[in-house]
Amino acid sequence: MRPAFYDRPVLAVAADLIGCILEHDGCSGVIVETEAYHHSEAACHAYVGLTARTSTLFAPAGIAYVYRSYGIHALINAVCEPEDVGAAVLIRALEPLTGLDAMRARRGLQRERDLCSGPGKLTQALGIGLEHNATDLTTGPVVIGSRPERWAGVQIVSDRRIGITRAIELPWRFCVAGSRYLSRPVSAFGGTAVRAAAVC
DNA sequence: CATGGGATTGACT
DNA sequence: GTCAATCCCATGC
Repeated sequence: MRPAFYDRPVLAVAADLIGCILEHDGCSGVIVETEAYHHSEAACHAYVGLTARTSTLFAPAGIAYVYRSYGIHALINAVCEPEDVGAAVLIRALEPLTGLDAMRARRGLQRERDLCSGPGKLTQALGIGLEHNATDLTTGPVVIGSRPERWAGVQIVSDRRIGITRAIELPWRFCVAGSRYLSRPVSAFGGTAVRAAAVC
């Protein structure tokens, strides 16, 4: 994906990243769940403005924002919109595609459904860590590639975001309808169909 | 400088 | 269903 892909409204990018490929170190998977964050709403780290922690969120479009969550997990986002806007798409779940054996070794378990079905799980499975913060997703080592043909017309639904305490009303979570690889099922609130993702 | 709160996960009741 | 692990950093005194 080129930088211009990310230099658009974060909600559009979050929907369009569904079906695209996240790849690192020989492992890859199809993105089946994303969430959008924007500095205008309180759940976004950039809501507090520009600080040492949030500086990556104000980086150019296409840069990776990787941060530590709950002191344990690394979560990866794709920075979006112009540099004066703090916005990013959190990658929350993948359907494993290649490098399954390496994923199983890193995760310490066998079940394919459990390898990448959560934002902390997929970074562990792909070997993505805090050292990848501020790296370029268009050139690697962590890269996002365009959708395979068979994912072109995938059905997408929106839902409320997971695990946040503020701005919980916004339907800014995007999922592949019916996917078995989501971090959690789509809620009763969600299920609203979103237009089929645009061509990447 | 001390404190508290997470964009989570896995183990356990 | 509950709960601890563990660390970065924003905030407040």
